Amino acid sequence: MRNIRVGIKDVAAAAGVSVTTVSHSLSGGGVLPEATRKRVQLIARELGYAPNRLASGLRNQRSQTIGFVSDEIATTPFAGAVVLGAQEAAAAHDWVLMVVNSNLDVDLESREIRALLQHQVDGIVYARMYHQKVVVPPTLGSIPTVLLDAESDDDRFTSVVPDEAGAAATAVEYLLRAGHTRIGYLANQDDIPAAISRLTGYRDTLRSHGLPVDEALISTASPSAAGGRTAASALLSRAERPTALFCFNDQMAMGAYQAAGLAGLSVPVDLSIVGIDNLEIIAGSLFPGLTTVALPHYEMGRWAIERLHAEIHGGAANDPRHLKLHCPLVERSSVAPPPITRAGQPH
Amino acid sequence: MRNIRVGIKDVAAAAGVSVTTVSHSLSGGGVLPEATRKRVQLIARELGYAPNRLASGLRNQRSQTIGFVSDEIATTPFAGAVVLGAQEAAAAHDWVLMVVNSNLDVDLESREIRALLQHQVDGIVYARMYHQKVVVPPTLGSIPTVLLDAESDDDRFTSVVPDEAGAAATAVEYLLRAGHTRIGYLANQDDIPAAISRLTGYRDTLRSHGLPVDEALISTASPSAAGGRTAASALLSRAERPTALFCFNDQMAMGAYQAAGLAGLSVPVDLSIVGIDNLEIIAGSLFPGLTTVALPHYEMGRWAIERLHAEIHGGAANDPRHLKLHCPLVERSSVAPPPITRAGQPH
DNA sequence: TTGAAAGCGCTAACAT
DNA sequence: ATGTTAGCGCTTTCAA
Repeated sequence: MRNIRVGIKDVAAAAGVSVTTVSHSLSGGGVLPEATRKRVQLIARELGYAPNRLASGLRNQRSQTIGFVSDEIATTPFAGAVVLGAQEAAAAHDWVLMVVNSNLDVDLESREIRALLQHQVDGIVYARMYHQKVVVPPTLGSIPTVLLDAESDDDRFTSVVPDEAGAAATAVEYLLRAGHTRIGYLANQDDIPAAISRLTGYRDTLRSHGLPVDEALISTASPSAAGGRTAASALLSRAERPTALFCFNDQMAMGAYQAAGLAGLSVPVDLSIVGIDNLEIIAGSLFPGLTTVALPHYEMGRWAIERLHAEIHGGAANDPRHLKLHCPLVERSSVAPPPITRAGQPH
Repeated sequence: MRNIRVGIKDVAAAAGVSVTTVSHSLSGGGVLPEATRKRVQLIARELGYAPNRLASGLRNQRSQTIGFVSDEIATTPFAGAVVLGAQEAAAAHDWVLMVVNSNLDVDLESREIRALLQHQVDGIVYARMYHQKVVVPPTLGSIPTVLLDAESDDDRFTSVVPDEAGAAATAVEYLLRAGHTRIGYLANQDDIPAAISRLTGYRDTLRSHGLPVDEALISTASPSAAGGRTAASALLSRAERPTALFCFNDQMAMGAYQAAGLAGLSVPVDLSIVGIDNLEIIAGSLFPGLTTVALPHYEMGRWAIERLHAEIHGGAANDPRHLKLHCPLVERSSVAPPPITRAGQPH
């Protein structure tokens, strides 16, 4: 239980061998008889020996440390999932994560990256919480870096993002399969890849199923509950209202529930709704539960680290440099067949 | 811009001085003429010199690194705020945070703590995402540690938690001030400090305002939207229904909104609701916006680090060892005066 | 006023 | 099969 400063030479002394033998015994280097190795390992354990990573890092030019740089970690409910994915994958490689946060402040960011670099991180995950284009700070050019939920024009950086168009297709196809043909889209007004790709995915999926794209069924707003409420209300007050709403994200979907309530429509009997995000706290809390397409936050974290590992330890040759992760559907209770009004037309 | 391995001796060579002089110039030690110091600093900057923290840490027995150990970081929407508070405070002290996550798995946790210790962290923040009692892993006894949103029987550890009873009092008093006298409570069924203190706070506040505590107005359930919905429905179906609901957290409050909708009651005209948490994504998304008491997540993160700093650099003498942080009210739109029915009685 | 050198704890090339 | 030792980059004591 003695954990006050037992170093490798204490172990060596206790075992009556040299530090080399101890080092080899513990890290599997050299060629020594199994017996010696076991004995040394035992003694090390008894003494509570734990290698000093500062020392080995200094010696090996490898800190076993990865920097995780993110924007608005505080305001994004799924930040935790991303960090967890990265952290668990890191632990599996005996790495530890140094988490740093630049709330989109370029100056702060560059200072934090400098700190990371001083700590000799072996690599960096440069993460965004919403899929977007980024310009990567130039200092990162000198160290293995992977972009998470972000893309750069600079092709030196590998990246991992959600398959946005695929997510939209999954949602729309699910609605199609339930029998809907008038499917509205609550779009995000922001000019970011997520918004563009999901809209494209929505249109393409309708078309590829032989359905017309009615632009009047697309309502654009800010990606919040309030935005969703407004956008959905506009759609629901039309003469030929949609029987289903696909929403840019779960928060807009929450707004759609509210709009439905205001319009005296009940979900999913009168109106089906599908979101994107699978924010447990929203999707699982809405009543009835929201069927939604999950964004692979945990997986992006995990994959970013795996990619970094491959890059650092070689063997990254045949990995894709830009990965789009699949987004699975999570069924809850917000989708039903369209209501039947006379002549099969919703009124 | 050369950032490939410029070490202190490169700077020394470039400046035509010894490494000692460089070290002194940069870290303010020794006594050298201001001119030399400035000159060396300039050259260091030009060369893009950045000290290797592994080396200085090894030499100083101080890694400038803090371990942040948390449970369910992934499933808790406010984890980000806690981490951010800690990270920003850490940066202010030129520390970097190593974030590690043990999803309540004791084995995993002890392995991660071991890793942190190997990296020679100068201190540890042992954080929980919900205020609870914890038994701190014994290894942490040997290193400065502060508990965040957690309390231990072991008094060696300092801690920071929200003032739960105060939060409840704030909520109830706000409702009282709006004119309510029949205030129900949606309680959390779990046996944790948060649940106990908030319930106590609710009761005490009513009593201290001369109001009776009607146990029939307390409805207990799981701290989720579904739990809140059930608990609220039970209360709202009583002959003498409460005119206001104080909820254990924002998720239960969301359930209360749903129950109100089911009962044909409108918020806040027919029913006032107050939550706890100030989960932006819930409180800001509900319609109308939820008035709630904010839990000081960011502040706990910040304070934990400050406490650690005091402990490590001395001068912690007159700081409180166990801090309860204030929880401020965040007004939105879910509270109004009670409805007037004949004889002033809600029906 | 400045510099040489020891040493933080570890690894590994080189001896023995 | 095992040990000696240099050196990772830095700080700091001690000497010049």
